[in-house]
Amino acid sequence: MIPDKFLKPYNPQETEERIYNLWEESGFFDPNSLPTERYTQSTTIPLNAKRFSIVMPPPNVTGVLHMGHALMLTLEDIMVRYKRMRGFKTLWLPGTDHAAIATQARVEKDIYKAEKKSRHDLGREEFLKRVEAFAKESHDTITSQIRVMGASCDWSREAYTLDEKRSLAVRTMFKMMHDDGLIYRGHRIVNWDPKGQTTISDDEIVYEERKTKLYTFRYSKDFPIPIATTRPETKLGDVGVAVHPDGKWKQYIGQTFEIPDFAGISLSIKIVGDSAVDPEFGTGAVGLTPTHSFTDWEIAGKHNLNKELVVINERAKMTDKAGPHSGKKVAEAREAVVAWLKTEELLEKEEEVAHNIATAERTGGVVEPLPKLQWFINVNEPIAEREGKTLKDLMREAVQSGDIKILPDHFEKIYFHWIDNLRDWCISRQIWYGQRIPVWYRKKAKGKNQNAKLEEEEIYVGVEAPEETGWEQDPDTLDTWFSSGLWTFSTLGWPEKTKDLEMYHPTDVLETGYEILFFWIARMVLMTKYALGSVPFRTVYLHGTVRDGQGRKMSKSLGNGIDPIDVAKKFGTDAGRMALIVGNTPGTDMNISEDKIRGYKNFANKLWNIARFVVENTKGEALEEGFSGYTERDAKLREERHAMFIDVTKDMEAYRFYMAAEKLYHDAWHTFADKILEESKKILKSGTPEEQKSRRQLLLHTLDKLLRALHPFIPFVTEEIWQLWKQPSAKDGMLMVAEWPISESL
RNA sequence: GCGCGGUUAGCUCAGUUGGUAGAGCACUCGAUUUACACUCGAGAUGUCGCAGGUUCGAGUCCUGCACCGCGCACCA
Repeated sequence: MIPDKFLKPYNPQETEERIYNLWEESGFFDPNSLPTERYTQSTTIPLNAKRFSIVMPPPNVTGVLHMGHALMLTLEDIMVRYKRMRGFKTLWLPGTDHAAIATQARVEKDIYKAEKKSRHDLGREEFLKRVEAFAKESHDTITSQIRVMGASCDWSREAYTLDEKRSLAVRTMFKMMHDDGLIYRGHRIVNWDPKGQTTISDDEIVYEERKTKLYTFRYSKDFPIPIATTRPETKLGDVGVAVHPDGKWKQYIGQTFEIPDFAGISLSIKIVGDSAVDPEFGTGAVGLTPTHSFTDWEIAGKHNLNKELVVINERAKMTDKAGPHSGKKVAEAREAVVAWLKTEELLEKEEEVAHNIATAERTGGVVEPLPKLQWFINVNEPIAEREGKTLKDLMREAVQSGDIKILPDHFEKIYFHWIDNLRDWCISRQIWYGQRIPVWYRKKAKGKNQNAKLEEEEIYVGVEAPEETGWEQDPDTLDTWFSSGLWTFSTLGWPEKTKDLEMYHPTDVLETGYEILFFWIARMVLMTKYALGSVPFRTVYLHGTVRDGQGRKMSKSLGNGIDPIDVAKKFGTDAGRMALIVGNTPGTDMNISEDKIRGYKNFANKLWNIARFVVENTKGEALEEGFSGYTERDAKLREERHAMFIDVTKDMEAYRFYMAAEKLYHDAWHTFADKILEESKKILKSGTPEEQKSRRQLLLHTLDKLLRALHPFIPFVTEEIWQLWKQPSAKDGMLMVAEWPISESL
């Protein structure tokens, strides 16, 4: 009568993998395979019908899952399981991200450690083989770990940002944007990472505050304006000085000073007036180094100053333009210039200041601004097909109009602020692992002249390579966020017009960490509004960072990390999921400790014993639909549960999962178990037959509904109890596809 | 510099539209062998950062301040 299993404590280790396999083999992760009677009748294209879709933010194939992934997977699985139980044809599409620069950097490091070889020693082809092997292994680990988390995603639709279909989408998008004049190749100052030997976007920069020296000097004895700088070595590339048009130096505007000897080279310094200069700050004048400073490049452009004088190269060494300093590292050149200024008595002041230096997010290299020929996306170009709006406009209006809602909503302000400050997006990278830029070049003799010096370059931009010979593809790859930007629709089959695309796009929710709001969310809005004219998702749910018990970031060096797979082994996935959800509001960082997780392991066992009690005390009696013989007391208890479920459903609809989880936890443990089960002991022992019958039905009813409501949060233990208790004869009887405890639509 | 968030019980945090402060952990006392020791019952603990204001009533709304954290910009 009572399954023996109930006589022992709940054992997640024995249960979870078996239950996951049961779900996966049922095929119900694929919305097309959901039981027809509940799911397909009401669902037709186009998609005003009951369907729900989430595309999983693809974990990077750089290693293993961490607690942040566990939180993401739990939140998404809760939404997906909830909607599925509510009768929505539900798709959760999983995938992984090649994470170009991150993966390449990781593999380069490994290879260097083991073999003392660089990627150049191996060559492009061999190196890519190594990266792919690493990515494959990492992928396999990650996808099996996603299964351990209980994620009910549709593996039959799994995607990779670098697989064939996604590559086609990327090339198609590149061509479209190029044809519309949104992608251009330009010689501009970019962020160069000397360590990674590649350009990076503005968003890939991390500022670090360091102490540095601020030097105030003059180019020569008779130069009238003192100049301050933290980088004396770049002054070898100065072509001018900018002062405020109405400031104290305005009398010099328009003059050019020839400096025959500045630390061994000659300079020609023109004084220009520009309102970008703050007359109150520093000396009220800025030495202009157009090739090694973003603002100087802009100012130089406005005043037609020389933008060719490059004194630092890609290896962060001085070029031959630096005269006697040529070949020196920047730090050495800095010392040399400072020493020279001292000897010549041109150094007026030397002070210690706190200074933000730009470093590359992935490699930690100190970013060197350099002018280079790169590919960019123009965010300020009006697009004819989009009513003359710019990409910035499209990003802004998607949120302004309310088509996209961001939770918590204060991130909307941060989003707008970012757009306001956005510059053209540099999308070309000098790394090997990634989407190769779909551009080909061919040298062509100009006119009839056969002189090789008069060749000009032809450019071909296409989805496929040109058929004629003689073309060479651009060696660069695309910023990984270019392919990520297409994720919601490239995964559904775009550029083909697939049924999936029609059915599941726009997706309903994009759930991810707030730290990639700009990197990813904004880029998805950009790409989707441009390519499809629609938004990629309706709601953005941003979760916070998972920290340790004391609120510290989890890190390898601190050794305070909690591994979600260890949690699953030690306490069960359900316990870990519950611990991540209760008390976790969107946008707020949360702390998690083993103590907290242990508490929810106990909860799973509590639920297990509640079920045991109910099964033991109802002796095989079935739950009777429409039973009407409840006593007054039991009818009231039933009503209270119903009200609680309505309350919880409202929380679910409003994305208050932390609250729904806590209410269910409290109701199951401290009301159902502590009060209702306790008083049932007396009733079932000494009540009238009517009272006993009523109470048995109440117990069956309440357990049934509680299991349903708790399933999205703790899917394994609820399904296991359900299977043991109900012993469904067909897979349709699984809790995973059972109805949510209430049917009211709220 | 501009902007955002936080400040509530010893700890970690909830508190949806203003109506006599909540949870988990920790703590104290007690219970118990037929659902569960991965247990049960009882209990203690907070001038809700500070100062004003609006209101019959403020943890909740408004203003100012302090401290902590974050984003962006500047970074000559």
